[in-house]
Amino acid sequence: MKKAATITYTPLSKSFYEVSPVRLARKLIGTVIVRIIDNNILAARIVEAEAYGGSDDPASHAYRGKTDRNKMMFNSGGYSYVYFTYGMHYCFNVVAGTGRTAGAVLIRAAEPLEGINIMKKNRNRDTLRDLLSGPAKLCQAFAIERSLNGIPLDRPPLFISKSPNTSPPKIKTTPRIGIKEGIDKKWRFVDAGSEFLSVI
DNA sequence: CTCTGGATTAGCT
DNA sequence: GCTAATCCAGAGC
Repeated sequence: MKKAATITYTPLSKSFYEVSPVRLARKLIGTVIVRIIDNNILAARIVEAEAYGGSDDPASHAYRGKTDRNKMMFNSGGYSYVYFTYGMHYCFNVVAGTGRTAGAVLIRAAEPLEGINIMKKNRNRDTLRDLLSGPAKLCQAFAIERSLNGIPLDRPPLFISKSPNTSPPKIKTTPRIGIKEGIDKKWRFVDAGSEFLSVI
C-alpha cells in the first residue's frame, strides 16, 4: 500500500480566477496543481505561467475571435483550456476573468511534489528536473489531454490548491516564450531561482 | 477543399 | 544549433 498524502489539498474557488490573465498568472505562481488519476494523487507546485489575452493580444489564440478550438478562453474563469499543438503535444491553460473578455494562463512548468513515480512513468524519464519543465511535458506527466478541455478546476480529477508554503515565492517577469508577436509584454511569470523552469 | 505553420520536445550533430 | 515528429485550426481560394 502506498503511503497516504501528508498534505491535504483544498481547491481554490471560482472567484480566485475572476481577475485579468496577467493578475491570475502572478497569483498562480506557488499554487499547487493536483491531479487525481486511478486513485493516485499527483501534485506539483507551479513555478512558471504565462498570461494570454483576447483581441488586444496578437500572441493569443483568442486574438481573432471565438472559434471552436479557443471557445473556452471566452468562458468565465476557473475552467481548463487544453489544446493540441505541433502535431504531438498538449498544453494546459487556466481560463481567467469574468467572461466579458477572453483570457487564459498557460501553465508552463512546475515542481514535482507527490506522485513522482507516476510522473516518471508517464514521461518515460527519470530525471526530476525533466518531468514538468515545459508546458507539453507537464501535460504528459499529468496525463492531461483533450478530454480534460473545458472542465472546472475546483474539483477532481484536476484542481488547483493554495500554496502549502508559508513564504511567498520571489516572482520575476519576462517576455513570453515561443511567440512572435507581443514580445514587448512581460507576461511570463516565474518563481525566480526555481530549478524547475522550462527556460532559465 | 487545400495548404501552412504552430503558446514544443527530443535526439542528433 | 538543427530539425523531425505529426495533427489540426485557421486562412485563402
